[in-house]
Amino acid sequence: MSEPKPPKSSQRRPLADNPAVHDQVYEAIRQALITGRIAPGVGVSLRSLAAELGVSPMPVRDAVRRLVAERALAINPANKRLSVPSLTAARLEQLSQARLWIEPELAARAAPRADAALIKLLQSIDEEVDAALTLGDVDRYMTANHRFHFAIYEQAEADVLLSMAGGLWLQIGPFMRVVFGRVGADGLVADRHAEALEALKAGDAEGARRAIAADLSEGMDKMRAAVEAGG
Amino acid sequence: MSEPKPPKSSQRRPLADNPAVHDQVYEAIRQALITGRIAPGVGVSLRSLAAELGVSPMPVRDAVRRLVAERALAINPANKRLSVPSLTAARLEQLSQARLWIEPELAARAAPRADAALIKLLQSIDEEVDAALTLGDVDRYMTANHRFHFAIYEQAEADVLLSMAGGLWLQIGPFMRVVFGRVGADGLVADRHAEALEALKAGDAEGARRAIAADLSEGMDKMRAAVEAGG
DNA sequence: AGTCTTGCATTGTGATCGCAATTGCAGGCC
DNA sequence: GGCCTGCAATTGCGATCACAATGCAAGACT
Repeated sequence: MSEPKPPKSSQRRPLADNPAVHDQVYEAIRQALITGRIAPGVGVSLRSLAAELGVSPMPVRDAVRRLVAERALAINPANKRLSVPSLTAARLEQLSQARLWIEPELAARAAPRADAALIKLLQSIDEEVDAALTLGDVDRYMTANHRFHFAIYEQAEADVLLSMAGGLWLQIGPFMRVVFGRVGADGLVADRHAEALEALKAGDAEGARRAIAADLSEGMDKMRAAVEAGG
Repeated sequence: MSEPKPPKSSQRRPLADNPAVHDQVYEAIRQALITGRIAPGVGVSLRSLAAELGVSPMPVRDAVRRLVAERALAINPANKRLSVPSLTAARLEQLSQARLWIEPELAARAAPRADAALIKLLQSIDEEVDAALTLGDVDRYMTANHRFHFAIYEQAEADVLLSMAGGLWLQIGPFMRVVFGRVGADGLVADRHAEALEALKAGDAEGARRAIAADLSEGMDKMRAAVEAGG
């Protein structure tokens, strides 16, 4: 009845140190989405993703489910294969409108809480943004720009709104990549980060709101033009 | 070669017909959250939930992960036990503000698309709302109220915004239950459903926006009062 | 030669098992 | 009697297996 049952070679890493595997997978895919490294429409499979990342399909399933819940990935109900949602004008319009409400609001809430440490951090991130921009390094620009915005938003201490904003960036990432593909990096040099910094330094909530709104608005306009041009 | 098909005791339902088990579990928990049947703060375990629903822990894990991604459930990082997020004033304030932007917007978008079938459906749902209200049936009221709002929102054909609104209701459900616990069902009789119906019938986008905004605003005020009273 | 069918590989889903870690509860010590 | 300690039970995570269903490609038939 009881069999010796060879203990298997199931190699397991010590769970003691924090980051769970499915969280690492989540972060990996998340970063890929934010920087737009994953092309929309291509259907990948769970097992192939797992093999690519060197883990078992299980944590990938968990991570993918999170991303699907955040609408950063989509599942074809027929195939059940997963892909990045396609870039439609309707989607972009909704994402634009949502971002244009949430993110300026977060900036406004952050302004009164902005301290010297935040300003310093933002300045260094903005330098990174500019450096990536002059180098034409798309991934670096995307990552740095994301960090700039969310360094501000995190200061707002509004976790519900913050997570909504995070979900929106996950969905907008693929669109941003199209912009680079079409207009090139030069088309993006004009951001409103300096204005935002000034407003935050002065604790000017409405100024921060306007600066971020303008920054987003211009970026979304470019995306819209790129999407319309690309059909 | 006859196949009696006794291959295993693992009873598996034919996957052909659609609803996957983890989706059913998701819907079950979702409904429980929307109607506020799950009290905040209590920590349940995956296995206990699975046993309660009569399924294996696996689909429960999937469903819970979705709900955690939508911030409808929270995981205590120490215990790793999951619970409904506690009702803080800060959370309610953020949820209120987000709802007050998204849901009136969806109503405004739905107005030009409202046809006779929708009006008829809404009228019947609103009767259900009133019936539940006079009976004091909390679950029925919550469910019907939810259906009334989302029957409108779905007409907007804005899936991104719609899913955001859905996520917000999931988070607000527990708060709504507090209102009933404190002020009783009588405190909620005054909704703006009639006004919304009139505006939709006339295709009046701004009227629908105002009606839904007023409806939400009054409800959220009651919740705020209840939460502040309840500490 | 073109179209349909058949067969195999691959996929997502769910169940079960194993492991590390935490929790709960005794029982013992001061 | 109260506090601490040690052991058993429980929990989440990940791996592996099983199975139904789909995708794809080669073969068969007209």
